[in-house]
Amino acid sequence: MLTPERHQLILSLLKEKEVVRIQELVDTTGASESTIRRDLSELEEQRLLKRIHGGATALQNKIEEPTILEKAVKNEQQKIAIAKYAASLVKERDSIFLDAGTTTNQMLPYLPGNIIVVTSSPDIGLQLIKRNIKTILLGGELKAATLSVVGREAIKSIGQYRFDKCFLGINGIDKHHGLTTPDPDEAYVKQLALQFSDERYVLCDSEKFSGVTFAKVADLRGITVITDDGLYEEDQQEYSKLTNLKVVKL
Amino acid sequence: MLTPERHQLILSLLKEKEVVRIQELVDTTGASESTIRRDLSELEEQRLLKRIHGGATALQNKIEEPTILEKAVKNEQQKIAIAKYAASLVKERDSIFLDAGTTTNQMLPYLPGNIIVVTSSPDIGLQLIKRNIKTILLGGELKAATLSVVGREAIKSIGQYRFDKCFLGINGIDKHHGLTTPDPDEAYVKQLALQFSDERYVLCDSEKFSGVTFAKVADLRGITVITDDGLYEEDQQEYSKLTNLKVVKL
DNA sequence: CCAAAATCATTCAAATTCATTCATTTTTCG
DNA sequence: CGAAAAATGAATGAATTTGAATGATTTTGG
Repeated sequence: MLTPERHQLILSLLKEKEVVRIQELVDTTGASESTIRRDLSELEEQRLLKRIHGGATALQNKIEEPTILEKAVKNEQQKIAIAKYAASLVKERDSIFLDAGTTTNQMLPYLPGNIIVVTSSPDIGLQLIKRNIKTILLGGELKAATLSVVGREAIKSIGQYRFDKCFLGINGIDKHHGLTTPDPDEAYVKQLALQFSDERYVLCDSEKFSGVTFAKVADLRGITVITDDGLYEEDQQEYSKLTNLKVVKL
Repeated sequence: MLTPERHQLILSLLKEKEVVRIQELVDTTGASESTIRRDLSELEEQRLLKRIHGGATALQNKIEEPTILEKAVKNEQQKIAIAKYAASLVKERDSIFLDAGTTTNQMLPYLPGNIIVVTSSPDIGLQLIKRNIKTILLGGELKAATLSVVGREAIKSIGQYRFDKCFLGINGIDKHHGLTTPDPDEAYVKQLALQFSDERYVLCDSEKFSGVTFAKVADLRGITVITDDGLYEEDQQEYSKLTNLKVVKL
């Protein structure tokens, strides 16, 4: 029985029963106890269940439509996988820039504690400070669409810092047009973050590939694009020539 | 039967019956008396039930002392009344500074739409932008205690703006020491907000009066203190000589 | 008020479950 | 094919949970 099968089985059992014992899972899957434990750890990491002594329980919220949920979950899982890998790149004492966005947001639980974060997202800022992580918020005008800070003020702010690493979300990535985003103001903030950073990472699930939006942020050279394994093999090879592509397995 | 299952069972039994005996729980769960006792202790710890001799009872929804509760409600209402009055001072097309704090937070629902707000609170910023109010967030380091932005960066940011009105929260107000707040960094931001504003308002419920904390923000001259009617008559008269005191009736 | 009965907190050892490590097998990819 | 990476299962000792025993505390019934 393959790993995804087991995971699926575990989750569907949980949907029915609310609680499952490890021994129960060993029996029904035929896998060893070690494997089941590993499964449970992974599924917990992905926020799909909660481990308890002796087994696991379902999480509380299960209100959504199954079809929409499943798609959302898949997309969500991709984003979590990408975010988790990205967060693993952050070391103690790093100073990093965190862009506003859903994917970067997912990085927060996995970040180490002793770092300095500069962000354009008040939302992310509030979450970081609750985790006691030193946080600097860019100043400037708040954009309703993305809940991020942009404008002249933000641009001046960001110039005062230098980053070991920066992590950007992006709306489109394309072989010819590079990285693009709908809002020129935001594009500029992202550009500066890239400029002031030693290592440059862009978090981008595979659905964003070969998409172009209005404002260009940067070319693909000199950055690392972290994505999931949803790309066609040929695209993956093509993009690998243009940029440093890191594919995260789900 | 795993621990969370037992806990769930105990709580659901309590929801039906209001009281459960230990022996009853031993019988239905099959666990030993020791285990049940441990369960009850934990659940009590989590404020999910109350242990009694021989078993446990459900928690009433009126846990708090009436006096404390009533006081909290009253305090809340005072803050709302103050905030509502303060918000009524804001006119269309004003540009205002909104300080971080619970009282200023209460102003948000009552603000008119067509204004520009500068704030040091990312929390307030996020709420404003959802109401489609043009919002500028100060940049700088986030303080965990007050969830507000302070520091050199914030100070430089704020200097770029001029306000028709500013609204500050405050921790202490005293005849001799004026306005004080525990954190010197925050005090400085508040000072600048006052400096760059035409009309200066301080929101301060009556319990803060005659309180002094570490860092001085400003003297009482030249500002308007908005408070509730919880002051002694004599204090009210005294403070009226020192500052522009506006008492809001509950 | 007293004594018996019931209930309780605490301790300890046994049983279960757990994380970690390591060798083996399987898969992946050049 | 062959090396590297990933998945697996067994083994180990650590950590948690459990139930029984003990003596202290509270309740009950006279």
